[in-house]
Amino acid sequence: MFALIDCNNFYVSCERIFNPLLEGVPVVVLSNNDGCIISRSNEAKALGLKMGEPVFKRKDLIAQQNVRVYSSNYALYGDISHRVMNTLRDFSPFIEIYSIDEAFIDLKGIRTDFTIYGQNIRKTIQKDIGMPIGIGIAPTKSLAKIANRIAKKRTGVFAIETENQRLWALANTPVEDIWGVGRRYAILLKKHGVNTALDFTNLSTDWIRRHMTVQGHRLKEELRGKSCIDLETIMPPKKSIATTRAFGKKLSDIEVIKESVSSHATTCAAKLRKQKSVARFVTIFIHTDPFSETQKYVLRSITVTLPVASNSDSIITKAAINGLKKVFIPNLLYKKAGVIVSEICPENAIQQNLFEHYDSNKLNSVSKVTDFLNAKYGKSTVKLAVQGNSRDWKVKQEKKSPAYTTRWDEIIEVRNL
DNA sequence: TCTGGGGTCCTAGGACCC
DNA sequence: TCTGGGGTCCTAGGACCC
Repeated sequence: MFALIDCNNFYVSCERIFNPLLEGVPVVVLSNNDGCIISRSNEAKALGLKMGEPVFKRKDLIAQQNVRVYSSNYALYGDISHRVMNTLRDFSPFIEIYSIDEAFIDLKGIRTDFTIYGQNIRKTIQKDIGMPIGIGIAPTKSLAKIANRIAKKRTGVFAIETENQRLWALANTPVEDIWGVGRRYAILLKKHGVNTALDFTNLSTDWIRRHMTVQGHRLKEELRGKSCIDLETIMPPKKSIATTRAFGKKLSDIEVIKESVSSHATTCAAKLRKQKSVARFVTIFIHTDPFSETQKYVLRSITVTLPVASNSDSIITKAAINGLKKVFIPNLLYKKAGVIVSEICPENAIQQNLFEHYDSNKLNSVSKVTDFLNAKYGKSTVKLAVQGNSRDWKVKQEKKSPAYTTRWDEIIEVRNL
């Protein structure tokens, strides 16, 4: 049996842990640049605020209903996520961290009644961390997802153990709420008279294969109770790593854009070092505002191949800047830039280049020292000169809560009133 | 004025190999 | 009249997830 643990309204719930005044009132958390609504409390959902909605379109409602608005605070959310995952490990050694706010665990060997066990997990996470969660329990991961959705509407825990429970759960799940059915498939399926998960399991395998590939087939089997998707307890290394940001304001000066691109490049290099990998491809892109009505949308990108795979700040950054120079067109107003590294392999298995020689030891020592200093004294304590000091490209974050758990100078204050 | 960021998997078709 | 069989690699595009 699998259990899917999912935090309720995760980012909003993180904000509430350190600010109890946010309980019971509408709260939303915004995406980077304070652009879109990406997390909503139940009260905010009830007001009709939608996931992914641009916040400026709803500012009247937000003001009128006194909705509390926060910029995203990933240092806080990442730390709370770790706490939740570590607590879950006490309940099962077999855990797959599926996303920042979700985990699957395997319940093999659990002798207690599953629902009672689930309630136990819920109470513990609530009491120890202050995070509300929902738990779905079922014989396959896809069914656990479905059970989780039902759990949230009820007492927080729901288990699919009998055939009747399975059929009931499927009949009460709209097809668009199935894990693996997105917008396109939902439209297609409804056109064929498939409205519930139960309808989906009654489709012919042949039809599903043809229209939804092998993944659709797997999904059907999972929903019928045959487990096809295993628990992945060890996280495979990433095959591509991206760092991309919209600018705080539109930019046309290549010197400023260079600062952002080199910062993204060093961030990618640091992420590579963290997973002990190197990359051979460095892709850089810039684009103008896709929503602009006055300027045509322009997207430019290029992929630079390194002679030898690397995770060094200076090598990745150099490649990214060279790429930027090639794709940059003057006199356009750019809105966003990004760096993506790919063709990733383990750092101890680098294919050397026959014609060019690198002293990689020297570069590795530099990286080790910068990683150490930046870990100890804070991000960007040491950086490349080309990253500059301009603030123009930095994201807008006007309503960020303190990094309560990860910075000494932002730690919560307790006063005796 | 104002619209996020970071990933994965699968398939079809073309180019190429022996 | 008439033209094999078996395979790999790469890319673009489409779908999905949080």
